[in-house]
Amino acid sequence: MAVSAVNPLISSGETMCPHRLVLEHVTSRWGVLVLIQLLDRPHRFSELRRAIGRVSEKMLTQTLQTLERDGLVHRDAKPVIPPRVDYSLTGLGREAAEQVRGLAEWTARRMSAVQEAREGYDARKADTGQR
Amino acid sequence: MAVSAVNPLISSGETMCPHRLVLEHVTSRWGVLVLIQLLDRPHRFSELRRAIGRVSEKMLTQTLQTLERDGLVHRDAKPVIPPRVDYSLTGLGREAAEQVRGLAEWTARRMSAVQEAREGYDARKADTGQR
DNA sequence: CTGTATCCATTTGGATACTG
DNA sequence: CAGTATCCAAATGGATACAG
Repeated sequence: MAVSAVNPLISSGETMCPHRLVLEHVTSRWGVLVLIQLLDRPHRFSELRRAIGRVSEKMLTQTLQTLERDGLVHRDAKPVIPPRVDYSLTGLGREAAEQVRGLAEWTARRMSAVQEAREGYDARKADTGQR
Repeated sequence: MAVSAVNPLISSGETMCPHRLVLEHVTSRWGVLVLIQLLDRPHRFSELRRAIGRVSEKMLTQTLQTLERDGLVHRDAKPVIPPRVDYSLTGLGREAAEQVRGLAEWTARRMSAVQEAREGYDARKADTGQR
């Protein structure tokens, strides 16, 4: 029986559907930021690192490899010394990145509403929390 | 100096901007699924648990509390025995959920392209990997 | 039924050193 | 410069038991 007929993303939970996996790559902590950053223009590895801020080499490498494997990011390694590698979005990646950007822009737009909600929540908690 | 003039989401990396935090809540593993599920209709705790599939009580509780605090989800606890708690989207939450749904639908649409890309990537790896 | 608390396994992430 | 490898600390996530 279908647990969720309206939503193919929600599986009955036997084995993780590949569908969810892609979504997790795209929405992953660093995946989101990489996609948005590349939407602007191609970046070199170190440019990405600087632009994103607090990401370790390890995590950035891992994220880029995952996105490359999924066909969202194109990796162009020039055979020069010192090495130069440029990362850019593929057509598929651009589509994904635009969706992600939509989400990020929404977040920016509604940030203040979220802040307010949080303060209300915390205040309410503090109230009912005390005797 | 601004590290990224075009993108407010990308900070220079001093201290995590609240902006990024909201985005992480919304794009979190279970946050995504909860928002999409609630877009359909309000759900009780156990309904959500069943619908989403493989989520522990702990993670679902944690996710719901975070989303409630951010003002995206409304929690309605009825004072009955046995307890009954309904979760639904707020106006703010519905906006977020629609963005997330966009992303999820894109994923579903383009899944086969991603699959192909992966196979190509793996095949290429296997090739260059061997001597 | 809807959680909370606890323990434990897995994952993530960072620092560092090193290679091509 | 662009990674890889390794080690270790911290966060995440699940299973279980229990409470209101």
